[in-house]
Order: sequence, then C-alpha cells, then structure tokens
Amino acid sequence: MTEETAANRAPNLPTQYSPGEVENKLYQRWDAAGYFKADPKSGKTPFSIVIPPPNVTGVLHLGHAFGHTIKDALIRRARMQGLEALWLPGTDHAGIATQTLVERHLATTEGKSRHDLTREEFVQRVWAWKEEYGGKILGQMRRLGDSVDWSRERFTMDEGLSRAVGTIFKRLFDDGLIYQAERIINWCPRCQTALSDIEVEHRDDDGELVSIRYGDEDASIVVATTRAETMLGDTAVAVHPDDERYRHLVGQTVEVPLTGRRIPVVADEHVDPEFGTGAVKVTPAHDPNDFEIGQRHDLPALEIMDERGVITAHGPFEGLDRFEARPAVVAALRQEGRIVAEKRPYVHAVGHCSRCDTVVEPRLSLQWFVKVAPLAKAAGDAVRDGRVRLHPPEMAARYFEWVDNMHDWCISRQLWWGHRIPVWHGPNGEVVCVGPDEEPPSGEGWRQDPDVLDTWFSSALWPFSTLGWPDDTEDLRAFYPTSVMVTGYDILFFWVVRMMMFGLYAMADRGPQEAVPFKDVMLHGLVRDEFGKKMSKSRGNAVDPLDWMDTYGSDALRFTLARGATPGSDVPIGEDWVQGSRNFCNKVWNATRFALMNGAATDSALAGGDGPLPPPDRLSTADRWILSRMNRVVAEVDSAYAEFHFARVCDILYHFAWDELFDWYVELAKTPLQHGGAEAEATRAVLGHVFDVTLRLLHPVIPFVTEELWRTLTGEESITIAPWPRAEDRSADTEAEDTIGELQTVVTEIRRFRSEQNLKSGQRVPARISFGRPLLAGFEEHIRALTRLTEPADGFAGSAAVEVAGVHVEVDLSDAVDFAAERKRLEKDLAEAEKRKAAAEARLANSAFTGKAPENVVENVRIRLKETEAEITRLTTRIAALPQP
RNA sequence: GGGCGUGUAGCUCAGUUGGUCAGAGCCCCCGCCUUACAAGCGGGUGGUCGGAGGUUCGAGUCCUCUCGCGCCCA
Repeated sequence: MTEETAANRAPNLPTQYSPGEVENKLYQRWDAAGYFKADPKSGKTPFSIVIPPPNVTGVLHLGHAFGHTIKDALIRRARMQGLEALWLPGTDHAGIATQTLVERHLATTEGKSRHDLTREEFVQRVWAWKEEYGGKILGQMRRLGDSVDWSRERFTMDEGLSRAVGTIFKRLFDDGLIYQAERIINWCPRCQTALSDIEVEHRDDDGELVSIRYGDEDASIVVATTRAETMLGDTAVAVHPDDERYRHLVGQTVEVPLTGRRIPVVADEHVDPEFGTGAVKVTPAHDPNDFEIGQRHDLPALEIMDERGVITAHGPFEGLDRFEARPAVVAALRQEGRIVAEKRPYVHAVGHCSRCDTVVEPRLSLQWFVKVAPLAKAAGDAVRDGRVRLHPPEMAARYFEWVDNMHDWCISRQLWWGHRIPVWHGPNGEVVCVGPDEEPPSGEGWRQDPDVLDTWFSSALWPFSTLGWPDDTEDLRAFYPTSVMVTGYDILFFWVVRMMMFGLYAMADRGPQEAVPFKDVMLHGLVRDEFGKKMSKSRGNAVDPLDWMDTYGSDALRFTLARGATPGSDVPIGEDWVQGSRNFCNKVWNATRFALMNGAATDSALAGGDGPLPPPDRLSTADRWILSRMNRVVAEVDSAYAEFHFARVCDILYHFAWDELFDWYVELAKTPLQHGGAEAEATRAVLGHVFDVTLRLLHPVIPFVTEELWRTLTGEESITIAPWPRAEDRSADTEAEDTIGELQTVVTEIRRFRSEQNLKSGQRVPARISFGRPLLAGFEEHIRALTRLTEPADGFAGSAAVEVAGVHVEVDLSDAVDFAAERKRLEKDLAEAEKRKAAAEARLANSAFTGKAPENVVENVRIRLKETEAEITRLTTRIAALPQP
C-alpha cells in the first residue's frame, strides 16, 4: 500500500489545463458539500452580500459576470478568512419586462391578448412561464462559479417578500409617506403604464422647432415648440414678468390657431426670456413644467391624447397618433400662415422608456407616490456621517446630487404582474390601506386598487426582506446590515438610493448605525469592448460571456474582468485578453505540475521540522527570498482588497506568480532538487508551502483551477474552506532580497550578452566565472544553469567577457565573437550611464537641492552617482579591451 | 448650462501622500520545441505623460488657463 502523496498524485495531470473538464464537476462538489451555506448560529463574525437581483427574464451578460466576479472574490476571501460568509442569490419579478414577454408569448402561441383572459388567469400564466423559463441566469451563475447560498434563494414575488412589501407599504401609508395624487407622470404609450423618473432615458434626438404666431393683428405673440401637436391642449401663453416686450399683453387673451379657443397670457417667473421668443405655450396636461405653471395660475388642464398617444379631439386630428398629428398640425398652421419659423433638424433631449425605447409622453394621471423628502434626507445623512462608505468616494457627489434633489417617486404601474397595491376604495370614496395580516373591507362597492407597485419598490427591500423581515429572524439578526453592496455606478440611483431609503426607514429601531442596509458600497464600471466602446446589441459588439467561458474557462473570464476592475472606471475586455488570462491559468497549472512532479510537500514530516517549513538555518538564500517576497505580497493583496482595488490584487498576484515564483524561484529550485538529499528536502518543503499559499491567494479570483491544483498538492478537502494566508509579522529578509536581486541582474546581463552574440538559446557555451566580491559566490552553479554556461574545459580561451555586479564572466566563443555587436551594446550602455551621471552631478551641484531636499533623497542621488561612476569605469575598460575594428 | 471623470508606448490601461533613468498586458522585432509549460522560454524596439503658464530644490503627480473626450443631471 503506497502512501498517497502529492508526488504520486501528480503524474495524472495533463500538460494543458482543460477547464471544461473540471469546472462543472468542482461546482457540483462544492454545492453538495454545503460550503456556501451560511449558518447564523456559528458564532463567527458575519460577512454578507445580497446579490442585486437580476431580472427573472434575464440571461447572464458581461456586466453581470463582472459584478459577480467581484462579489464572489469578496465572499470567497471572507469565507477563507473564517468569517460566516453569506452571499444570498435571487431574482426580481421585473414587472414590465416579464409581463411584456408573457404577453408576446401568449400572442404567438395562442393568438390572444391578456385582455382575453381574466387578470387572475393572466397572472397564473406568468407564474407558469416563470417556472418553465425564468431564472435562466441562476444556472449561468453556477457556470461562473458564484459561491452563493442556494438554500436561501429568493424571488421578489414569493410569499415572504410579498409580505415585506405589504408591511412597508402599510407603514409608509400610515406615516403619510405614501399618497395618491393627480400629477404629470412619465407615461409609456407602448407599455401603457406610468414610469418613474429614472426609468426614462434622455437622449438627444433630431426634432423640429416650430415658431407659431398666436392671436391676431390686435394682440399677437409668437411661441416656439418642439411638439406642435400639443398646441391643441394649450390653455395659456406665459412670459416672464419683467419682459418689456410682452408686458402689455399680460392679462389679455389671444386666440389659439386651429381651435378658435382664447387663452390668457400669464406672467411667470420660470419662463426664460432668453430662450426662443421669450414666450412659451402652456399645455398643463401634457408637460411637467406647464403643469406647474398651470397650478400657479389656476389654468385648466386640457387632455388631448389617450393612453396610446392618440389624439382624442379636434376634428381632423382626432384618431391620429401623436407623431402623425405633429406634421398634420404644422401643415394646417402653415396653411393659415401661422408658421413664423421652422428649424429642422432641431436636436434636443427626448425621454425614452428604458424598457422599450418608446418616446415617453408626459401624462396627467392619478398615481401613487412615495413622499421621498424625509427618506432621501436620511439616505443622504448616512453617507455624510460615514455610516455608509462609497467606493470610489468621488461617487458621493453624484449620490448627493440625486438624494438632495429627488422628486417624489411614482410607484404605481398599470400592469397586472406585480405586487398589487394594498389599498381598497370604498363606495363613498373611502380609502383603506390593508396590512398583510388584515382583512380587506368587504361589502358592496369596495374594490382593490387595480395598480401594481414598481418592481424597484420590492427590490429596495431586498437587503432585509430576503433575510426574513418583517419577522425578527436569526438571519436578519446575524446578517443585517449586510457588509457590502456591489453594483454598477449606472444603477446607483436605482439600487443604492432606494435600498438606503427603505433600509433606514424599516430598520430604524436598530439605531442609526445598524439600520443601514450595507456598510460599504462598491460601484464598479461598465464592461466595454476592446476599443473602449460601450457594448450593445445595436452596435454589434456585444459578447456572450458563456462563449468565452466555453472556450477559455470561467477562471479566464473572471481573471480578465477582475484584472480590469479599477474602482470607478469602466473595464474594456477583448478576446485577446481572455486568452491571456487563460494562458496565465495554464501557467499556474504547469508551474504547480512542476512542483508536484518534484515532490513539493506541504506536510511537516517531509520538512523535517516542527512546522510546515524547515528551520531557517536549512533554508537557502533563494528560499528566504521567495518567502520574504511572498510575505510582502500577502500584505499587499490584503491592502488592495481593503480598497476594493481588484485590478491591483490581480496585478500583484500575476507578477508575483509568474515573474518571481515561476520564472525565478522554480528555476533556482532546480539546482538543489538535482542535488537531492537535505537540500532537496528543504526545497520541496518551500515549494510546497509557497505554491500552497499562492494558490490560496489566487483562489477567490480563479476558483476552479486553484481548487483542482490545491487538492492535488495538499490532499486536503477543499481550498474553498482553506484559511486565507496571513502576512506574518516579521520583517522582510532584505539581505536575501538584495542578493537575489543582484543574481537576477547578473543572469539577465549574461542572457543579454548571449542574445547580442547570437548564441542559440539552448546552446551550451564554456565560460569561466569569477567573483570580485563574495556575495554571489555560492550561486555559480545556479548562474551556469540559468545561462547555459558550462565549466571551462582544457584549452579554454576566453574570447569575450561580461562583467556585472562584481561578477566576471569570460566566455569561449572560439573566434565567433561578434565584436561589433559587443561594442555597440557596451557603447549604448555607456551613453546611458553618462547621461545619468551628468544628471546626478547637476542635481548635486545645485545648492538649492542639497540644501532643501530631505537628506535621504540627497543621499540616494549620491549613491546612484557612485554606482554610475563605477559602471562607467567598467564599461570604458571593457570597450578599451575590445579589438579595434 | 451644472456636476463628476478623463486625456501616459501602435492598442487598452496602471501609476499611493510631488523625490532613485515612467510601468503592465496585448501588438511588433530577433533567437529558441533549453524534458513543468510553444496557451511556452530568452532578448529587444517603442512615450518631450493633450497644450500653455505657474508653485517648488524637484511636477505624470499640486494650482490656473486652454483644447479634446466620456458619463450623470437640467
């Protein structure tokens, strides 16, 4: 019976890492083992993240993949740090999107509209659709490796969350923070529902600016508009009270062309005398600003369009769509000679429905609103007080701008799919809000409000509704406030602000410190293509992350995204970069394979000491160097994580792993491994330890390949539950770092020499090496191995030489020396050195510098100058020794 | 119009509180299948840090102005 060791587990590893073969298998194992399941009773310090719930209709796009990579890295690291880590997944019901989708489905499969069904039947259909097709993204999250707690998966429409919605609605209503009112709201004529301000995207479109003369010879006034058709609903013309041009008209009436109606000219402070003619038409029923002017001057609001955007009045225009009506109205006006000027195209901002891109129509209607002033104030204060920290902090300006100027939030939607507003209207105009555990009023004439709530109303409760609120659950006590909210800066207002408002309100009894929904908010950027352009379907540059995961592995995609995650900046991504990350994963794979094949050991028995590592006196300089470097890297990675600077985390690890561990330590290790004996034993122990730690450091970002390797290396159960490496509290081994630094300089210089002399990479060349100072004397064998220089044989004749850092290398090139190349190389170095020397001398000659600069800075320049002078001497000697051309 | 950000190597981006010849990845050039890895190895080319002025012994880094770009809001 052979003992199971790392060495005999190794040969099974192929020379290339195949992510497809291991990822699925590993994820299933993790899930089955329950590693991602959080326990509120563990007694460990909790660390929780709620996922900003994606749409139940959604599929994973690169933006999700980006956010998820960051969240998963945070949660995996927290788990390794011994915290009680909870990452809670789920989806929201996406009112408009889902309803639209199911309506379309209904139309294509059965040829029906939702109005052919009862409301209850339709909602049944939506649930059925959700069961069959919804939540596709959840499976894709598994592909990505998300370590979420599936046992706690939630949906905004499920029973518990619906109860939370009812509860907070009732509270807000009773506190007078929810009211119903007739207002101008954003209306989507296609979705046929109200929208909130942030569901409207303003975009510059080509339009027209038409100037129309109102009134007659006695009293006329010219107004300019981009929406000529709304003149049918004008009930006033407004001018600025100080505007001399129109003062005589204020109080008089003018005739509205085409309609024959006479409307007053009013004076209003909000009119900009500089814009256009300084006179504006006022359509209170179809424009938010006009509505306010109407309120101030007690003007009637004349509705001229229905919910589909079709004109409802005025003879010839009746029945025309608003965009057909516009040219028709202009044509009619022109015929009457009313058009004074026309400007086309006239570029101006137009609101579009964020769901379907239809031009939004401001519409007067009866809707429900949240009175946000007190809630927004509290949300602003939490950030001002530092109870919630925004990363990067520059985002705070945008946050304050929003919360400090927020309009009341329109929360009613004219949809069937969603949380129905828990208000009953009585036969005599009574309005009763019914809490989740209360009986609605019964009897003749009572009916429930037909509208549903904005999806974001329920999503805003997510940080606590998912943990069991309004009940006082163990989960809620343990995991609220959540630790960090990770989301894109583009939805700062959707998520963060609303979660803040509702969290602070609902959890107020916990006190200001504990009521916040999260302590840190990390706002990441948007994913862009490799040229920094925004990805979009219409642009044709959108990429399906699943394709890249198939080709290069999930780890490669994750590493690429994390490596681009500079706080607050967008992350460009291209296939080449994913390929580069794949190459890195493969490099990790092969380097670890080397360690395994050479018996890298992580158990103390092999190390021959009482710890995982041999005692210091059995460690080589190279060992001490890599351990010292690694210790620094652990600390640097921790500090980068503290700032949510994932790009730096990845960069530090990439370069440590590849440039130091794989390229240098592994190469240096080959010599002692070849010697065998105690030397090799010590090296194996160090290799094992350093690879163990490095894999653990990399695991949060590239979970799959690290798990596969780490289990082989250590024989342990899973890296997901392995401890996070701790920076040891000891000073760096600067002596070892300096020595290896010198060694690298020497080796690099010799390689450069070889390259300039056109020596083939693999070609072994005899050389005599002598050491002017003892520092690197013990490394002769390493140097020879790394530079492929063999021992001088009999008859050795050094025909060319390299000298660097006190090491003198004579190479026998048997007459094949390219002296011209050698001279060129040395002269180039000399020129550079002369330049540096001059610069240093100039600085030191400047008494202002030596007098005012800190001593250490001056000293550094002196040291540099000395080194440069020595180098110049050396180079000059070498050049002089070359045969004359 | 207001706010925020940004302009650094051919491309995409890092550059902590101003202080050792400005870095990375990809690209490019030269040479290598050197038994962990060609998804690799070794070497190399490439930037007056958008422009102008200022503060300072010293500016990619701070200040002013200016040009270009992006985003949010109005």
